[in-house]
Amino acid sequence: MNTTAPHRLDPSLLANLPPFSQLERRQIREILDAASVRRLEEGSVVFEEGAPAERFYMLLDGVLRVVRITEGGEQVIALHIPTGQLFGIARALGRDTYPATSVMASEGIILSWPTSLWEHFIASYPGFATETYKTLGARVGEMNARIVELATQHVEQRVANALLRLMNQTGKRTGNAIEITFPITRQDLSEMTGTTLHTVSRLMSAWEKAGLVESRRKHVSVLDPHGLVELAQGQHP
Amino acid sequence: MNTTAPHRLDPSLLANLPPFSQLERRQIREILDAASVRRLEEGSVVFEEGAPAERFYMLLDGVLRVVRITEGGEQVIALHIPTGQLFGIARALGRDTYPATSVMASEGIILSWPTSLWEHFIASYPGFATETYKTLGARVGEMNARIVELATQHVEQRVANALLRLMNQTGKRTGNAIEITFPITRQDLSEMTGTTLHTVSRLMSAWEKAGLVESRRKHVSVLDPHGLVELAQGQHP
DNA sequence: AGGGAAGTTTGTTCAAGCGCAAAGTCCGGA
DNA sequence: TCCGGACTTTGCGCTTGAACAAACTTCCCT
Repeated sequence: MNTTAPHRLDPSLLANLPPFSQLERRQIREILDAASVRRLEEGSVVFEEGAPAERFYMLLDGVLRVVRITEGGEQVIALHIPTGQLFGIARALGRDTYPATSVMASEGIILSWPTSLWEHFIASYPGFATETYKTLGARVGEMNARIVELATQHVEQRVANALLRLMNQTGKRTGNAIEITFPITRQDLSEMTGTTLHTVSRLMSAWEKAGLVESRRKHVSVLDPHGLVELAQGQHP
Repeated sequence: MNTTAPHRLDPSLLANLPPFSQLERRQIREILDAASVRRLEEGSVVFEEGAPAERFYMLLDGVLRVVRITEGGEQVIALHIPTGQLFGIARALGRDTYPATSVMASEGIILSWPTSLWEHFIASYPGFATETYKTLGARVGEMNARIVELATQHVEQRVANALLRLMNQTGKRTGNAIEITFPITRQDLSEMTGTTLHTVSRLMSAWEKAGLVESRRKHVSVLDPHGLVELAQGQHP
């Protein structure tokens, strides 16, 4: 299952990513040589909540979805991780088990290393620790924002915010629209916002009619980000 | 404003707290000598969201409330921090500004150090970093749980969960009840659960009638934790 | 090209819980 | 001891959005 490095990976893959950007070529070489590479399909599970944290990962291509399941069997999408970030770094928070399940939201490529190397990375590569904790900080900030959202905002605002967040993380200009670059269903959006796919569908239809977004099956583009921001702020109830 | 150490603090104050528990007496002495002490009233603001993170803190006594304010001016209680934890450690996540406001939920005592000492603490005191990141990990776990809660549960379940969480963090046996050891209003509970004080009041009245809880003004005791757990799981809708 | 699965739309019904309003109760301070 | 403010309770109407139901569309596989 672990398709290890075909031969040798191009160092430039890592050289621009924050946790590695301050390292010398030689060090990046070491890091790559220790890594396993896997190409994964949309929907592949990378690891499950509660499993022993045996490896940590870097998302080289694609988008990852961090998911939790309630006792009632409902899914909640806690977070999306964009290309170029570390994930599964339970070790950084002193855990020995993964706190959530990770699933590929699109096809993509991941690198991974055994957790036993974590301490080594932290100790040997200057800037690695700092950058890692910065990422973590950003993630905590995002979680906080979501708590506030869920606690105070209406469904319409929450869905608008979810779209904006995805747009900022993975959006790409396409003509005059900004396209969310990985497959996303109404169901997904509902699991990000704590509502039902029905409600999301209704909202999206209305927004499409109003010229704010454009959507095909499993695909969403934002036409009018500013309009969405206004909705997110409850401007036009 | 910074009531510095009256004379010298008793080292045993810190010796049992996780981040310091593995240190030698001499090291704890150093740490205490570098600290400022303040005794704070209920309601005192320790620091505000967005302010430069000039110091980091240890809550020696009392309970702290981490609060965020929405653009609309509504408060959301993101977290309660129990006695004996570090807080305001923006530095640990590579931030140079506090991500939320901290307010004393009861009167209490805090120690603090200038942020410039953070790197020194991490580097000089073995176990300090690990323990800190463990705490952070637990906090992330709690935030995650709240996101799932807010996204999937009904108001009744959320309020029950909030009470249970407070009970576990700060509860003390009093007769056959478990009392939440700091002042808490219906308003507070509503700000923890994303609802209104009215709804919380109704729920509490019902629970009191059912013998699950007992409450005086600004005080809550849990009589039947197991019953609350059932409510939290939606057993009795 | 046909069939089926996955995803989406839309309608209808209905209850949870919010907004608003008002009164009651407890507490500390003058 | 009385007053005023802070906290709590309760009632009522109404909106939001969930639940249920069913049809439709798109995509993929054979």
